Formats: sequence, C-alpha cells, structure tokens
Amino acid sequence: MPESVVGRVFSLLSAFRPEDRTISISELARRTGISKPTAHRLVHQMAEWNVVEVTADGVRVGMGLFELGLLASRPVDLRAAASPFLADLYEATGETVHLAVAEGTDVVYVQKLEGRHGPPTASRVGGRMPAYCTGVGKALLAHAPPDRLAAVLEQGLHRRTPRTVVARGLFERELTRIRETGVAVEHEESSTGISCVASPVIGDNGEAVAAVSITGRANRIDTSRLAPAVRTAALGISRSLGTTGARR
Amino acid sequence: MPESVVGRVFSLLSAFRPEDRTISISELARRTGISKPTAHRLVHQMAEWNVVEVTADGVRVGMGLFELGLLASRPVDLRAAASPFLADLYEATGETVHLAVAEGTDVVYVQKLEGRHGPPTASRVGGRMPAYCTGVGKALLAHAPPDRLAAVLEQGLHRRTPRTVVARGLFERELTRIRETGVAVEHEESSTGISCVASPVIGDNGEAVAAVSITGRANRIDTSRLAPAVRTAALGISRSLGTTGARR
DNA sequence: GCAATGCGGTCCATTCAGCGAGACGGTGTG
DNA sequence: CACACCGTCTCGCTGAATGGACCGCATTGC
Repeated sequence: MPESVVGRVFSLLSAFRPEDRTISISELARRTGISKPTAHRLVHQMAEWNVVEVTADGVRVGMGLFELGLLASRPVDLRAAASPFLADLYEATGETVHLAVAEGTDVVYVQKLEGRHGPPTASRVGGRMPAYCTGVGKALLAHAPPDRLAAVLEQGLHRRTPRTVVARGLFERELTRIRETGVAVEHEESSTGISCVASPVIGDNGEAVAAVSITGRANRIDTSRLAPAVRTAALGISRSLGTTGARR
Repeated sequence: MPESVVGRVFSLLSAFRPEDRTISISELARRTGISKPTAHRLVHQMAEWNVVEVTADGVRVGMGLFELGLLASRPVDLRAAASPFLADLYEATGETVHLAVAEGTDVVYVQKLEGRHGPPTASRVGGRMPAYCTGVGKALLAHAPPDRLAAVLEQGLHRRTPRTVVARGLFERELTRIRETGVAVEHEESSTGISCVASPVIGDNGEAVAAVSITGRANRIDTSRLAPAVRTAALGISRSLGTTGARR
C-alpha cells in the first residue's frame, strides 16, 4: 500500500479490471488496502477531473482518463502509421489483426481490428498478454534487447495450454528461426483453438518497436499462406515510421 | 493552480497536447503554474507507475496511462458493440467512419476508421470537438437532455468556417429536422472542405448515447445517398447495446 | 572566451493537506 | 429485528508535500 498520494491514486486506478462495469468504493478500498475514507476522498477528487465517474451503481473509470490515455504519443503515433497497413491486412484476410508493443515481459495491444468470422480472442486494446507464448510477443522478443529476453527467461516459460513451448532450448531455437524468416507463428500456445502469424516492425536500432499479426481459428487459417502478407505489412509500417526497417 | 496532489497530478497530465512528442519538466511547470521541483517530483512519481515516461528528450505520456485509459468501460463497451457495424460502414463506403459520445458541450471521439481516400480530418480518438458544428455533435444534441442543449446555447454558437450555423433559430430548426429524419448532416460547418452525415445511437431513455458518422470531401460525398447506411448502422449499434433503440 | 539563458535536479525548514479509527445513518436481506 | 454492508463525516495529529534558493551542465549569441 503506497504512502504517497500519487501512488495511491494510481493504485486505485489500477484496481479496476476490464470486466468491471462499476465497482464500489469499499471494493476499491479492499483491493488496494487503502482505508475507506481515503479511497472515498481520492475517488471524489478524481471525479472532479472526470478521471472516474461516480454513478448510482458505483465508480467507473471515466471518459477523462480515456482522453488522457490517448495522449500517449508512442501508441498513438504507431497506430496512425500502421493504420492503412492494418486495414489492408484486415480487408485482404478477413481475420483479426493485432498491433502490439513490448512492455516488460508482456505485450500490450495498441490496435485490434476484429475479424468477422474469427474466434473471440482474449486480447484487448490496452490489455496485456505474456510475450513468450503469443505470436506478437515472440516476434518482439526475437528482436529485443538482451535484457528483455533475459527477464522473460528468468520469469520462466509457464504452460498455458498443452501446446505452450516451455523448454528453454526449443524457445530460443524458435527465436532464431523468427530472426531468419521474419515471421513468428503461434499454434495454440496462449489459447487453445487460436493460431496466429506475426511479424516484427523493426526500428532504427535493429530492435522491434512493434509487431503485427493475423489471428484466426487454429483449424482454419493457413499460417504459411498468410506469412508473406503479415511480413509485408510489418515492413510497410516500419518504412512508414521513417525507420530503415528490417534489412532482411 | 490546484492545491491538492490529485489536482496537480491531473493538471500536469492535462498539460500534454496531442502534438507533443515529449515536453520538458520546465515546460510542464510553466503550463500548469506548479513549481519546478514539485513538477519534477510528481513526474518522477508518475514515472514509477509508467503513467509518464522520462526520456532523454523529455517527458511523454506513458503506456501505463494508455492502459488505464482503456479501462473506461463506457467507451470500450461502446466500441465493442459498434465494431462490426462500423467495419461494415467503412467497407461499404471507403470513407472515414467515426463513433463519438457527448461530454459536456463537446463530442469525444471513441473510434475512428480512417478512409483510404478521404481528407485528413481534425478528429482523433480521445480527442474533442465542439458538438454544435459537427455532424455527430448535432446528432447527439438532437436527442440530448435539455440541460446539455441549454449549456451549448449558453456557451454560444461561434463561427468556425463561413458555413457554420450561428443563428440560434436555424440551429434549433435543424435539431428538429434531425429528430424527424434520424440523420444529421454537416456541410463544412466545423472544417472547410469536409462534409459528413451522422446518426444518433439512441439509448433506453430515448436519449443519444453515441453517434456514428461518415466523413468525406465536401465536393465528393453524397450525404443523401449515405444517410440510410449511417442510419442503419446507428440502429444496429443501438440494438447491439441491448437498448430498445430509436423507435423512429 | 565570456555572459546569458535554460535545463534537470537537489536541499531542507516549514506547514498544512492528507490521514484514518471510529461513528453514523441508510439500505437490503433473512 | 439483527446483521451486514454501503457511503459519508469528524477532527486531532503528523509526516508527506512544498518551493525558494541554489548548483552544475549544456547551449547559444556576441
């Protein structure tokens, strides 16, 4: 439980979950360990900024925080540069298209175009998944600074589905293959029934600044057929970002 | 200049502008009136939560705030429900599609699908425009609670382009027409060279919870031809939200 | 080279914004 | 009625927060 007001404010905001519609001040207090009167006071102060909205049913994250979040130049610029390429990919395949960046040992999805006949995927704009078992994550890790990869390996490769790769040797061999081919494939490693093919968007320093992917039903999509399209989009985005992009 | 820490935190965050990539701590202090050491301290506290990122070039809004902003259930649920309808509209017309909600006397854009041959529009996801001179805004105002419309009229109708409607009588007559037709048209009222056609997404209480629009070049798009498609999308979104939707 | 300007960052005596245990009134449930 | 839970309030206490002053470094202009 943080001692500073800043820490408490963001502890409260971080206590909201994607599935919450509204939650009570008492529940916020419980989740954070902040005393109820303090939580009450901070919530009402935040409500003055529309950061949260206090409704009859409870508190929800407010439109003001949505607006502030969209001032984040890194994801916003990336979305803008990637937008036409993602739209092309979406139109060409009809599958779900993702754009993600690396954050710590996770990926954060910054854009998602929902396919019309795809499966429901666990991903969500602004949401996180572990990097090691997702297509975009592996594409990002293949071109990540060594400390990020080290952090992932130190955290461990934990089985999420029967198909998750948890053997370190296999995992590193796969990253090598991704570096050679420019494409990462995910076969039901994070979610059963879901496959995807991803490609890294390489920045100036040769590291991945983002990854783009197509996701679909494991028993329907042909990842090898989709790979060149995804790779092409990634290269286009890289060029659009004004970087030299991947040389190979 | 707020006295509370909460106020100062959000005053600092609100000082970022969409066109900023990074800004210096000194500039943040100048924009907010907060003393430099205090701004410095608060920025570094926020950086611990990834709400801002301190880079060699200055401070930028961080990925953590992007993630928190996307916990706002109101825009996120709306985007999810509207997603297939917006995609259809985008595919059918190839023009820029917007989804917006009312906030005070403004609209806030919660989704935007960028047309391939459309003009650059001033709108931005998470950004605001005045309601009175935008298609989505007028659609929202036509079905707004009386106090919202009163606030807009009290604030005044200010000319932004030669085509902006600033006569109160004309404006109110237009809202009446929108209520009858279910469609709002914007002819270069907010930006020269831009036209759009919008339709309100009506909620349970007969008020608009959102508006959807198609935007394009004023000299190219045929708003009367597009109106039924936009209206259809709005009705579909309303139904998808589980509301009774507009009866007429 | 020197002066001026601006940056991020630090210091520390002071102070008042922030705190929370406890209490209260209201609501819902069995 | 008893119980559980909610949001809200109180007020003496205190330590987290404050900012004027200052520093070293970098850049710019003369």
